[in-house]
Amino acid sequence: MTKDNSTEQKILEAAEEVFHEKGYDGARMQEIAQHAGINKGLLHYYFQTKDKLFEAIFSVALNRMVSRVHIILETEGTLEEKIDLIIDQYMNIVLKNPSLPRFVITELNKNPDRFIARHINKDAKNAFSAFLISVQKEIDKGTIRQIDARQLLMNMISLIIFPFIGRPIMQVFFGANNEEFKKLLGERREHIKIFIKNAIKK
Amino acid sequence: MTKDNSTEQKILEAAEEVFHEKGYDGARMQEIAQHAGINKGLLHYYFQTKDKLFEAIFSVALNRMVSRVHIILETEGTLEEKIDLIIDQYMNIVLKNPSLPRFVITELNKNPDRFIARHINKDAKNAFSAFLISVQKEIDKGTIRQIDARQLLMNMISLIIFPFIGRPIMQVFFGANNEEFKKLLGERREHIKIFIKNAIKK
DNA sequence: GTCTATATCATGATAGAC
DNA sequence: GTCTATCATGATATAGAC
Repeated sequence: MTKDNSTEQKILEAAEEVFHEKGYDGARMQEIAQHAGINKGLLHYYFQTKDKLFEAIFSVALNRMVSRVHIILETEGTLEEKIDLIIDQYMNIVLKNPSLPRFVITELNKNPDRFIARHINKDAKNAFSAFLISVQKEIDKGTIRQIDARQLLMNMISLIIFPFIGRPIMQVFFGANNEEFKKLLGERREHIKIFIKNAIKK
Repeated sequence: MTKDNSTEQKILEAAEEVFHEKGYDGARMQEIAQHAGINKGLLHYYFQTKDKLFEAIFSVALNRMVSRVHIILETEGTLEEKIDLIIDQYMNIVLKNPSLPRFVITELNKNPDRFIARHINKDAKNAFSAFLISVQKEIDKGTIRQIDARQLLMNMISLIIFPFIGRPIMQVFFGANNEEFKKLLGERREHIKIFIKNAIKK
């Protein structure tokens, strides 16, 4: 590793932290520079504009949010195996990186067209097709009830991700508890698996 | 209505639109003034600071997100009735105001402590207690399986709200379709009711 | 109450020395 | 490559005329 590379790395780590925390509008180049232990001038030397730096961070984050799911959806296996895999692996990602979903979804909403187009590619379509076939197979076998595969996938993603985004609102609903919420999130992995399987079984 | 009131009203409507769309950091006083058909000076005459104007908008939004649910949770009735009521009424709110959940949750996440404390009151605790009792009653009767009431409530809220926040990411997963997504949202009300009831029944 | 003009400040970005 | 100093812009907020 050259020293260039090391500085660039520090910048990327600092930028990720600040952008994830504050979003594009709330992030300050000054703060990113501080976190990286350098000054603004150097920051602009590596990434000319805030926009370019943001793009670097955002594309990694978006990829982290979708690629794993795409791979799993296409994997050979029964529907039940796919469901368990998605829940396990996706939970791992968001537990390790709790601010990721909020960041990606907030920024995606601010500028949907800008990013969606480049990510709706053949991979996405193939992945979903594979999942749809798995679902239809089980319906035909009679092991699960008639259900729209898109709604099912949306339900799974909703149940996994929402608690990480909606945490403060859920705390309002429950009435306080901060420690308990963490415990709930930990128990949630198995809870969701059972919940979904019950919901679809015949 | 006096003329004062009318101008204040115009400001509030404009501010709601801009804040909901762009968030606190992205919103500009200039843009709010334009939308209201006035100038920045007058805007500051009514609401001295951006912060105060934001507070006025945000408190209404947060209230819209939680009060209805609190009321329903406390209403007399069976668990099934409560579930249907929450889904129906909450769906109505977000369908009428699709940007509401995104706005509230994004801002809440940026500054959790600032707002949560004042909303975790006796109402919240009573509401959730009432729901918890309803759930326990059904478990005791043997009509539903053993389940954590907090997880169940979180699941309901997740299934209702997430699609409105996570729409762009779901479009990536599905591979495009914009019109279809609206159709999915419309069909979702009944879908969720069935999904949840199947998930909890014994 | 409403407008125009202006003060003040913070931010993204650049220039230039080392 | 890295730093300091500075520019240019745009945003909140205020002052003052009408």
